[in-house]
Order: sequence, then structure tokens, then C-alpha cells
Amino acid sequence: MKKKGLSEVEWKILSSLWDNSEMTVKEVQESIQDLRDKAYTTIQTYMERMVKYKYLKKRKRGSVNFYYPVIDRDSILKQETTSFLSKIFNGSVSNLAAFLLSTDNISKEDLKKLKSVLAEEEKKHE
Amino acid sequence: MKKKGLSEVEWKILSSLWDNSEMTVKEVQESIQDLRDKAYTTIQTYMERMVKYKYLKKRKRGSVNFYYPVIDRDSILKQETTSFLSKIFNGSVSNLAAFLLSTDNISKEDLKKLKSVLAEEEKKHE
DNA sequence: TTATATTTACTACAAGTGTAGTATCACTGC
DNA sequence: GCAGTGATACTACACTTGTAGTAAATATAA
Repeated sequence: MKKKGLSEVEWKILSSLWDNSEMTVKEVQESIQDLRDKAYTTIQTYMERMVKYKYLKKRKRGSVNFYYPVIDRDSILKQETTSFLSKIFNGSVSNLAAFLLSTDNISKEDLKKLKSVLAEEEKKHE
Repeated sequence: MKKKGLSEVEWKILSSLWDNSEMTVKEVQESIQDLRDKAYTTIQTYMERMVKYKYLKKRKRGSVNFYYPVIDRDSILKQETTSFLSKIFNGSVSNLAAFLLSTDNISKEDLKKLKSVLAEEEKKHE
């Protein structure tokens, strides 16, 4: 079988690493609320597997492993977004938008920000 | 372990069923390009499991099973969208939008449609 | 009505994933 | 120099998921 994309936990681990450069297993665990109640070795396993999958690399400092990401945040973001959109919304952002609006599934503030983001875009292109 | 959300194939099966009310395994298989080259029994397994997971139900007509969805399209759409957004974009649609625009990861037409969708929304609220 | 095709129901199995235990190694404080 | 503490490397195991085979029931065509 093939890796299916990043799981929730893997995503969190990666996020933490993107924000903090290299970290130990312990640091990662402590940095992520949802991982606090998992066994230390569970996180360790995740991270080791992520090394195997080439999401991370590790470097030993003394006798402790420090892990760091070897994949670019934006490319994963793009990858995940694309696959989500194509799976669910036939690849169309506006389909997604239409759905969100039709179900009032978007907050006032978000709507406002969304407009300003679009306005920005507008400006760039004139 | 717990079901993690709909897989690509499950999504396709459901989509087909949403569009066509009840269908046999064979009909489903034929309706989906990507499933043509899978074994018939593979689709059957998928659909039986989906029954187990309460995505589908089946009704026998004569000796043939007809499957139909028992979950609402919009609620799944919402569920998948929410979990995607919260996993990747911290729950924020405008974060997603900003990302899409920043990476030119959105087509001209889509951008246009997006604007008109927003304009619609605007109108509704004034 | 018998061979053939279709469908069902059941079983199988490897790879992925969530979760963690254990043995061992290294480090720190006494 | 040994005991405790913490980290590493390795192993384990059940559940999921993709994939499909097979036996038995049923329908169909000649």
C-alpha cells in the first residue's frame, strides 16, 4: 500500500517542526497539546516513520536525536489542498466557496478577510 | 481504531449514489471510470464495508442488492471541509484563500466565479 | 434442463496506522 | 562506581484499507 497523505498527527508534528527548526521527540510532544497524553514512544514511532517516509531527517547531537523537516511547507499545503479540492469539490475553489456560503459555514470575520484578500489580489493585477 | 473519513473511492461511490439513488454493485462499478479496472468483488467489499460504517444501506430486490446512501451529502461535505480546514488552515477559509492566491494556485475562471459568488453573498446581506 | 453467467456472502492477506512495551545505552547526581 | 532518569532502537499487535479469490445461490440462454 502507499502512504495516503498526512494524518492529523503527522501534520501537527510537521507544523511544529516548521515553526521551530529542529526538535527532539520530547520537545515535539510537549509542543503539541494533543500529544501530551500519548506515550512518548508513540510520538517516537511517528517521527521515525516520518523519517522513513522522507518527511523528516534526524541528526544526532551527542546522544540525542534532533529531527527537522525536509519537505517544504508550501508544497505539502498545495498537495493537500489540491487533493482535497479534487476529491470533494471537483477541483474547483469556487465550488468550495459556494458551498461554504450556501451553508453559512463561514464566519463574518472570515468573510471580511476573504474579501480583503481578494481585493489585494485585484490590486496586484491592475 | 476509528474510521478516518472517506477515502477517494468511498467518496466516488457515494457521489454516484447521491446522483442515482439506489444502484447495484455492478452499476456503481460501471458508473465510475476509476473502478472499471478493479475486480468486481473489490467494489463489493467497499460497498459492504460502507454499509457496516453506516454510510449506505442495502435493499434486496429479487436476489440482487441495491445500495443507497443514508448520509446526507451536505453534512459530509461540511464535515470533510471543516476537518480539512482545521487540519491545514487552522480552520480559516481566508487562510486557504490567501494561500491559493499567493501561490497562483487558482485559475482565472475560478477567481472570477469566486468573486461573483461573493458578490451574491453581498447582495443577500444588504 | 443443463451449462453458463451473474451475484452474493464469506474469507484472505499484505501494507499502513495508532498505540505502546521493552531492552539497552548514556548521563547525572551522589 | 552505582542507581536512577531519560532517550534510542527495536519489537509487537490490533484495526484499517486496498485488493481480490472462492463457494454457493440464482438467473439465463440454448
